[in-house]
Amino acid sequence: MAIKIEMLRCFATVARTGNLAEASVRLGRTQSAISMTLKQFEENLGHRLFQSDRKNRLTPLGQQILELAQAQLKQFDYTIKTIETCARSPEGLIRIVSIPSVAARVFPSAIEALTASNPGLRVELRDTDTTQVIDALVRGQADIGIVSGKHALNGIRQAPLFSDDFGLLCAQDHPLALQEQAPTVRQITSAAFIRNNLLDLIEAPAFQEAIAGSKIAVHNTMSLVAMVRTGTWVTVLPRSVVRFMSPDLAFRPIATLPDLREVSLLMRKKTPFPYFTEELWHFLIRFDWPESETT
Amino acid sequence: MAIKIEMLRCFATVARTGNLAEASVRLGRTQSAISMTLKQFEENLGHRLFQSDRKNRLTPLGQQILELAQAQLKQFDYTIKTIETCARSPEGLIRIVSIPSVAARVFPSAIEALTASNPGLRVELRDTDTTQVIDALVRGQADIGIVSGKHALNGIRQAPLFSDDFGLLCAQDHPLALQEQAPTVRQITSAAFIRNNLLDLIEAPAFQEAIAGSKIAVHNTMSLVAMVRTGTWVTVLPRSVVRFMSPDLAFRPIATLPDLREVSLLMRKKTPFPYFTEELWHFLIRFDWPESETT
DNA sequence: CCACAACATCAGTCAAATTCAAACTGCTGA
DNA sequence: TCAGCAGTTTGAATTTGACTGATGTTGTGG
Repeated sequence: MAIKIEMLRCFATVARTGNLAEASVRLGRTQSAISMTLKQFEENLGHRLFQSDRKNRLTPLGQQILELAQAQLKQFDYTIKTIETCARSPEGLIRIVSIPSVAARVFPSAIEALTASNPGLRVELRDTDTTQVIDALVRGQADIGIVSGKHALNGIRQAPLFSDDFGLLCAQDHPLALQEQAPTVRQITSAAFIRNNLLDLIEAPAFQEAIAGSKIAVHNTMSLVAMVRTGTWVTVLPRSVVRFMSPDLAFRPIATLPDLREVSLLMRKKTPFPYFTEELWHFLIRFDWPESETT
Repeated sequence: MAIKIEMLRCFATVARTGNLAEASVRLGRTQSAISMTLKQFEENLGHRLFQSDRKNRLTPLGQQILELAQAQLKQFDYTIKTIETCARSPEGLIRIVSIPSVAARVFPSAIEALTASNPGLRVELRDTDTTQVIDALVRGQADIGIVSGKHALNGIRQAPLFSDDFGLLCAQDHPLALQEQAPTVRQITSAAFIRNNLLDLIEAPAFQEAIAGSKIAVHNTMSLVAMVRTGTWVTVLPRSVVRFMSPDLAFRPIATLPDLREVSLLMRKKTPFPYFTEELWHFLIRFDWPESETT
């Protein structure tokens, strides 16, 4: 008999729980059913997947196959969910992924516009980091996405949206906010400087070197802003992130830091509802993005 | 009943063949079995997938679901194949994807070295273009890959291998091969110039503009070289591609063309056989890559 | 070495998938 | 308009194979 998805699910569950009894509960089968399915799977492959009858230790082969099986199951379950969502959304479905800063900036109005003209349309919005966004698009788990940087990908259309300059973020009464001239990289890094993961987008080696010494890194923008708000700490962020996160803080361009964060729009060429995706694409392209003011 | 992979397969086959009879032959079932499975699938979703009983016209929903189903089936079948290959390769398995020029250059010796020290190791090598290579890595269909350009991807390690300069490729007795000075972009494009898809890697706008007018494009390197060998045509290629493809032709650096083709090594952080992948990684990093001679 | 916990095996049961045959449907051409 | 046909659905019988509950086996800790 051919390998079936239920075998993979059975194997994966047993491998993760470490015993048949627990797995049988999770799968809603009896222990003997699990045992037999597993045996079938092993016979099919011609190798043992567990080191002993006690299912708490995988063979090397078992480990490799577990990885493959888990990835496949995740993918399969996701596809089924999507198919069902499609079926329950006769008017259309559009799946958006975006980096958080931009998601908060544009999607409230974008989704409003889209659903206003298409009342039955169903929208799913998720926000994560750039690499995850690209993953979702490549895997066909999303139709349209917004990322940092430029990316050429197979079967995916790309267009630039806007550029952001990086600047210092600090409290309004912080010395670096009050001084006349634009703060320098040196001044910033010698203050109580917090690193964050958006800084990876700055390529200038001098800057990367300067921030390498900083002791603190905060990768969640909310927490980051909260810390800066105390007045003690400072950080560097793209202008558009600052705009919507913290109007009450000071944002200052940095002397001699030419780097920009480029934000791009990506769209799968094959999507369930090309019409809506296209409409959203144009909405986003024409959106009134912030100009980067590198003065 | 839940949606099963066999339902997807059934639906996809019927949708593609356009009738039950043909689909039933392909799936090795009777017509009525197919009919019932399909009916079950439609009942499950609560919508019709075909416009009429004649299965030659999908509903819009049917089309969307066909896309999803086909992608899922492809992925599933691939995973099963990989699992089986894993099982049949108890000593290890390593899946390589690469752009063709580099594949031909390094993998004969790389694979030899690898299998010499690990006799039972099974190796699968595939060569396609950069975007496909990245796809395969992201989807977990390959462990290690070689691409043009630099790429930052989730769960994938990256390292630069070497840089290539682009140059003119022509017959040894072609006027451009015989003239004293390095040929210019203008000279090249006013000759019988053939475009090719590797030229997309050259960013210099002046160059892109110059080649836009060329009438002929050949995207297969073998055919490209064959045409140049006639003596009539010329083209531009990266040095390392020329090296192994056509030692009998003339390769000349081009005046004022600073662009380089960067070639990078990519490797999934999670692979079935980390040890071998690591070994190959180091072999490739230490390999005696050609120096780019931009004289 | 015993007792127990965990898994394997077995034969019967049951549900679902499949088949074969027959009835239906919608289209085409006279 | 209607017979004929190609293709699909339906229904009853059958096969398949997955599941269960009971029982046998194995390995492990005390």
